[in-house]
Amino acid sequence: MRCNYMEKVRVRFAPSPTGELHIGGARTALFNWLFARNRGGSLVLRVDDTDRQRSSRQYLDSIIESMRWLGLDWDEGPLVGGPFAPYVQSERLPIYRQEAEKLLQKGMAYPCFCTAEALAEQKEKFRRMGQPPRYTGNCRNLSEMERELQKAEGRSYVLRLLTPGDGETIVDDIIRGRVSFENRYIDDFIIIRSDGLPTYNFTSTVDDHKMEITHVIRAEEHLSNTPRQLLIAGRLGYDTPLYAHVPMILAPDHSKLSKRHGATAVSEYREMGILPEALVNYLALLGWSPGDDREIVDIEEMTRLFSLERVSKNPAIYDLKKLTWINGHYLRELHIDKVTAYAVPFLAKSGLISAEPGADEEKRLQTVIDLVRDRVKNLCEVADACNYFFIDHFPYDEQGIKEHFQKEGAGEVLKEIAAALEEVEPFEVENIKSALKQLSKKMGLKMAQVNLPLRLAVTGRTMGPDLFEIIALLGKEKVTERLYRACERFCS
RNA sequence: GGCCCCGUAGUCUACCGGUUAGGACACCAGGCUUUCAACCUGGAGGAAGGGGUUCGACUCCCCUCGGGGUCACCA
Repeated sequence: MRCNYMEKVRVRFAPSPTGELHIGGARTALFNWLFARNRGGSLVLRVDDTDRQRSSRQYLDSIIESMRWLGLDWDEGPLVGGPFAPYVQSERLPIYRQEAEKLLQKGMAYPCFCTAEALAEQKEKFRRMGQPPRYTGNCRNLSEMERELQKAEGRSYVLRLLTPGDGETIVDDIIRGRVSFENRYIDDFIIIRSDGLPTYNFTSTVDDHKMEITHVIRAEEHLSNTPRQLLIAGRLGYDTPLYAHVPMILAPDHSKLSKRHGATAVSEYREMGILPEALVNYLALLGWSPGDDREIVDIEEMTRLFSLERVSKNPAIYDLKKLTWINGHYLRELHIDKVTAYAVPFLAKSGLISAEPGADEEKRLQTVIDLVRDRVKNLCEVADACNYFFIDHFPYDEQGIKEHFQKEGAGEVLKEIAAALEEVEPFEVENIKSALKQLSKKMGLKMAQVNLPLRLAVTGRTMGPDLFEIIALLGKEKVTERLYRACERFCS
């Protein structure tokens, strides 16, 4: 193991473009990013696309898009290049071939001609006998002549690593401490498939070495694979990086997070109106703790405070409730310019505004969003909560209609309110408020008896932001118009 | 099944041999208010079980139980 406390830290995030960036991957990326930034090191983005069937360019694009949205940039990798290019594994095949050749030369790897069917059959046999499935090393001791013969016959083959079969391999994990694995449980696994493409354990080991990675920070599901990688590294004479296996994120039913548990992709959260600041904050707290009682930590603060020693060992269960709470917090605490910018696509999608609002519209938009932001949980709700500022034909709350419009004298009250408001000049919050107070007094009604029907007539809802602010913003004309309209429609 | 990791309230966590076991989400009650939120105050709820070690264990060791991961020509 090399001593790397003096050298510059280099970490990597190596997603496989076989799906979108999910919550777990995003957190792994975040931890890598935080560690690199905290230590003034570099983050490498590497694309693990050796599964040619399932990998696609679209997924890569969406992963990149999600990382950008979260604010996680990388120093080397796709789009930015770097000294160890290429960063896409399917473009590094000659490198793996060369390393595999070295192993072959040293007799540390060998060709195996067993067919997939034969191996499956063998595995099934072991399973029936209640034994752990393993490769028995059929092709391990083939002579050079037999190998040549098989190849001459045109039989396809894979390359397997010659594993020691005894002794133990130690993973010195930063988060988990010393973990030892007995080598007798590790059989001769495949490093190059029959189509010539290398497997994950092999590419990962070769690239981590070639790219001079100092710390491998990844999900715990890779812990059991680490001794295999260490074995490869040992046979190739590589120094090995330090490892940190972060705990898994589990679904509420304690199983591995998957689509059936609802939203798992970062892009889905974006569409649900979650703010990137909130998702980053929530994800960071899932498995890492700043060491004190704070729950709201922005990314700069996290960067300052982050350390792998403070990452917990136990798996975390994913809980939307807390994310929702954090999102609400950022929604009302972030600068209004920022929230407005985030909200625009949502309002546009709902058909309330154009996708590129002009300066005047933008100003009004800010005022409106500022009014509704502290009573909603996400950007979709922002769009919904302020519809009446932009359209006249909004729906009315059914229950509200029954309670406030369809009872004796309701129409009269609405007309009185309209008449009173018509007199208000200038049409500003304080004036509106006192005019309505006077009216309620005159009619012998409680404030609520005036406000509730008024709110319903003007917004279609029984709840919402400060009524007087809404009225002032809407303007006299619209307000009185809506009052009369409600009267005609519901109070006949 | 073998191997590996993990085990503080429903959930995320603090503590790293001596605390009335702290905070947050969620939950319940109250307050504030023109409504609903937000916000404030209060409340209920926790060391998986059993053995050790120790003057003293949530904390260290062992066993049991529980959860997860892995054992692919997926990553």
